[in-house]
Parts: sequence; structure tokens; C-alpha cells
Amino acid sequence: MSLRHGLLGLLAGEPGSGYDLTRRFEDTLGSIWPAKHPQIYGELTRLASEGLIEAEAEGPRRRKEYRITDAGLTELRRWLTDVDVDHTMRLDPVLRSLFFWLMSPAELEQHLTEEAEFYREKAQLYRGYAEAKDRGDFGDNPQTRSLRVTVEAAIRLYDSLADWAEWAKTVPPATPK
Amino acid sequence: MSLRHGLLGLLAGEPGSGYDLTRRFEDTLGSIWPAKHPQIYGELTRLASEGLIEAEAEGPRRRKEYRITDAGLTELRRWLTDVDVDHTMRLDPVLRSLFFWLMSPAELEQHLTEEAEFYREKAQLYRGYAEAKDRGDFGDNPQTRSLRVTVEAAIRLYDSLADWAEWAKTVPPATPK
DNA sequence: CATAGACATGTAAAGAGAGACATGTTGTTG
DNA sequence: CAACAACATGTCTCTCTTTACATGTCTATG
Repeated sequence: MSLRHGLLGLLAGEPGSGYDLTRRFEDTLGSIWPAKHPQIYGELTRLASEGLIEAEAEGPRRRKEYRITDAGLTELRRWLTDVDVDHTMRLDPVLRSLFFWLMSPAELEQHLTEEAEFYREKAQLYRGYAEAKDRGDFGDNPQTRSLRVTVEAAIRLYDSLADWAEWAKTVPPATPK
Repeated sequence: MSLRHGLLGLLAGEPGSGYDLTRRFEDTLGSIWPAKHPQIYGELTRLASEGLIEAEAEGPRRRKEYRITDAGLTELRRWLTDVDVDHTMRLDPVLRSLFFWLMSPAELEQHLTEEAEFYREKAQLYRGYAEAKDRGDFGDNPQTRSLRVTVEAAIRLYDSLADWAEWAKTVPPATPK
């Protein structure tokens, strides 16, 4: 249940509406923790009912801006320090690799080329963010520093996967006689 | 819904019971696609009712050994070649990094040390499998070659994460004056 | 022969997440 | 002023996944 704490964390950074948070999730977390708006609105309602966040009066278009409460900040810190990290990965592309032997060499070649390209582009995208940050484009404060660390993970993961796909292309499919 | 095709793929390699598949998922796929037995039994029943797999008569302890049917193999191949790869990642440890600014330097230091250790051990574990395979311990056929590719992904991913955690320790937490 | 551990299969309930449906507002542009 | 895009919030249903509960068999060991 990391969505809960993801929302809490984003709100610890700055207040926002469900709409804002949906966009922030998509922009900064899209690759590492996707979340759709129905789930976010639901979770915000639950968090508010538990007093971990609170909303001021409604704004222009029924806009409800939430901010984190002291209880919420306490819960967030508790999660960060006391709750075990969930190391679960669920990677469809890697699962598929277990079944590469069922694909023809041509199909596999094409598949791996596309995968490598996809990952390399993603890595480039995040590298762009990282460079902008390092140039000072986003200012410098503890929050943007953390974001920089997160972005670094994305770069490294996507680069690894791109390297892996390229490496996999060099593995001969059948037993060499 | 990769579990479905994961099961189909494992059964394409060799027939097995729900119990077998649960273990195989845990052993070879535990890190990249976890699945618990209730889910596996349920999915096997569904696959059987759709004719993608079939069971022979029950063995010793009500054991039902399933094998893939031609329809199942067709469906598996269709998935591998025609269905878009799902690139979704959901990584709690990376999500957490976005909120590192809420942790004290000491807490963060400890957290990152533990993370790095965890990933490095995992990488080592898979490196061990890879070396055994490369030594020829598991023989050589298309299936074990694919497994070798999958293992390589695990090694690279875990090493990246370990490197990342170590790198993160070198990032100063606050704006240097 | 008792008993423990591995083998073996399931059901039920609850939570997480995705996709479709539904509604209405504000601001910009032609 | 019409129309569209972006803003904004929700519900409902279905699927996927986990956890707890439940049951029974076979084999090796003391």
C-alpha cells in the first residue's frame, strides 16, 4: 500500500488537489509508481477521514486542496523508518525473457531491438531531467535533491535494461555444435 | 495478466502440478514475478477450462499434473509476439527515495546501507546461478539459455540498485553554503 | 508406530489497481 | 458567442493479488 504514503509524501512537499496529485504522480512517478485518478481520489478521501490530511474549503471548480496534518507527517516518517521496504518487482519484460526460446530468432531480434530502444529513450529522458537539475534549473533544496536521487535510479534502471537487451541479442539461441 | 502466460510458459517447458509451479515461480521468478499458490491454482483451473492446458488423471496425493495443449502454445506464442510488452514498474524502494529529505542523515545512511547490502546479495545470488550455468552445470538447451538471459537481467538490475544506493550515500542532504 | 515435514489442493474475504462511465466548470481562441 | 481544451471530481465494476483458513496424504525418522 505505497500509494497511501506516496500521496502523503507529495503532500508533505506541498499541498495540492487530487487533480494536482494525479499529474504529479504521472509526471514524476509515472515510471516507478503509476496511479490513476480513481485510485488517488479514493485514497485521499480515506486519508482525510483518518485525519492524516485535511482540505480547506472548496476552490473554483469544486477544487479541494489538501495539506498534510501533523498526524500525517508522523505516519509518513513512521513508514519511512519503521516499515520494511517492499522489494517486490514485477517486470513483464523480464518474465517474457524466460520464454525467448519459443520465439524465432528474427522475432526475438526485433523484440530486443524495440526493447533496447524503449529503455534507452527513457534513460535519456531522465538523464535530461538530471542534467537540468545539476545545472541548477530547479533550484536546490532538500526536496529537489531527493527527486534527483529518484531520477538517478530511473536512469540507472533503464540503462541497465537497455544494456541487457543489447547483450541478449549477442546470446546465440541454440547449442553451437 | 502475465501470470497466465507465465504459467503457460513454464508448462511449455515441462508439465507440472500447481504445487510444482508454485515452487518454480518462487524459485526462478520470485524476484521478478511473485505469485502465491491460491492465485496459481485459480489460474490453472481457468486455463484448463479454456482448454489451454489439460490435466491427466490425478496422481498420488490428488496431484494433478498439467501439460500445455496446442491451443495453449498458440496463445503463448501470440502473447510473446503480438501483445505489447507491459513496461510498468512499481518499485517501493525508489518511491521512498523521493521522500529521503524527510529522514535524518543518520536514518538515511543506515537505510541506504541496508538497501545496498540487500541488492548486492541478490546480485551475488543470481551471479552464482549464472556462473554455474556458464560452467555447464545445467546443461545447454534453448530453455536454459533463456533462463540464463533472465538471470542476467536480475544480476544487472540488482547491481544497478546496489550501485545506486551506494551513490546516493554520497549525495549531501542539504544545500552546501 | 507416532509424529513431523514435505507434498498437495483448495476456498473465502479483503485490498489494490485498471478501465469505463458520468458530470460539470473555467478559460481561451476563432 | 460557440466550441474546445484543460480543469476537476467522482462512482462502478472487474480483475488481480494477498492473507487467512481449511483439509488431507505420503515418507522418513526416532
